[in-house]
Amino acid sequence: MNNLKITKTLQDYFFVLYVLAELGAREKTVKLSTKFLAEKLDLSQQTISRYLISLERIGWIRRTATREGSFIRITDLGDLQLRKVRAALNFIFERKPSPIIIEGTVFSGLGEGAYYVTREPYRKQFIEKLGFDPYPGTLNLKLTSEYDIQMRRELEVRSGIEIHGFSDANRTYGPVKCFLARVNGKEKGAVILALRTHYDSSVIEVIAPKHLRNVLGLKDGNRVRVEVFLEG
Amino acid sequence: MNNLKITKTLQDYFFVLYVLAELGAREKTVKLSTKFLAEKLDLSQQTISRYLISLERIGWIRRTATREGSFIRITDLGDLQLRKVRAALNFIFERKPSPIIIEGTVFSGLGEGAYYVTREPYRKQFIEKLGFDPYPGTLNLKLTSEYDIQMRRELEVRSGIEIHGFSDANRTYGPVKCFLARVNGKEKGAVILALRTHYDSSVIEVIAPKHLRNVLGLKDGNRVRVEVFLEG
DNA sequence: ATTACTACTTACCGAGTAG
DNA sequence: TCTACTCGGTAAGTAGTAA
Repeated sequence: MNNLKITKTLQDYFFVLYVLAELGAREKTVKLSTKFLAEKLDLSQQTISRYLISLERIGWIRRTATREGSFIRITDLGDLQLRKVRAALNFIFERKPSPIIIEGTVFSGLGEGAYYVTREPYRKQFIEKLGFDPYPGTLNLKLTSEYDIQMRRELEVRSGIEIHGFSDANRTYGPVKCFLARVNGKEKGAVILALRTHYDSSVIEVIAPKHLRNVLGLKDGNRVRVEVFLEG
Repeated sequence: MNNLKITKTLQDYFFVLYVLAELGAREKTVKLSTKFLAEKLDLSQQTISRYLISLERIGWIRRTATREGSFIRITDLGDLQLRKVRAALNFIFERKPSPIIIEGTVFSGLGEGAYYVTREPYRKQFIEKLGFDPYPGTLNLKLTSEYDIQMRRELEVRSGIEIHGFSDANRTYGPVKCFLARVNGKEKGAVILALRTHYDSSVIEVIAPKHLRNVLGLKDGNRVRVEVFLEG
């Protein structure tokens, strides 16, 4: 589970608890002085003293304060706090990234998408690298909000799935990159970005095995939601 | 490595960074409002605003603030902070517990240690569970400091390696528990505690495969340092 | 809606110190 | 030495508000 409730208490005492754990107070009673802890945490001896009193009051540590120093042991409850943070951090680092959501409005291009998509060297790579034979044509989406444009910029920076350029007798076709995507929560497809040339940054083009306009019943002006997968 | 340097900065901003990471800002630019973050962290919108400005200044996040909201991405440096805390926590939870150190002063008992240790049912269990055949005799240590007595109490609470009691024709021998230990940093041995009966809480008894007094050159009054292993 | 400034308040920290 | 109290200054958090 992901959901770590971040209370004020946790924010205040987490690192004190951490230092105690580092000193072995999870496993056994450790002896230390408030001055020592203060140096470790870059705080004053007095502040640590207050912290320890509070930590004991909320039941995260058990403690005996003597003239010789403080004997401290982290309780099960305190240990649980550390475990929670650890689990939450591990979860964040191990989960797979959530997709980028981009929304845009359907509009008709000049029909040149169909031409490019059907060039055989491109098509072969789409099949091989994306896992589908694209419908001859692209779905053009106009991005309007600041958010969507920012997300599209994000894609420009990413590596994605690279489709190499090539040349035929007449001209050169530039390299392109793709991101697998899901359209309107249902249809598999891919967002496709020209690499070198400077397309309009407020537009994205989507290819898919099916004819998206038909299968999703889309008309110009309809809003479409695209989930763009950054990996896989 | 264990050593996490806990700076003020880390203490101040760790949980903000955590929440951002939870929202996916490690992998992509995320959009959010200061108000939203404020609720997550139980702070005011204004405070979050200041935090984000600071986080950007120290280079832990990159950010674009617009009327629509804030676009935030954690930088490599920010990611490193999270990784450090994660690694430190994982280390603490995965390392094997460090031994308890108890120091005491050698004194002569009444010699009854030798009698108990050589009772065959005890001896068989020592060999089986501790991995050595104990020298017939115990090394008695008197604990003086508050610290050492506290540590001995700690042992009383622990489970340790249990040696079962038994009866012969004449009497009953109670159960005992042991902790593997190292004496004066060199000699293998075990601390031995009677389970039910109430021994003097300021004394520990050590058994070992060798005659510790001889091999360590100990006389009454010498100080001895015992590392007590809690597991294994 | 937002962000983030200024002004204000508060609660927190640490110096001094007792036990 | 230690811990932990009182207390005053101030840094940190928030309310109001502009953009």
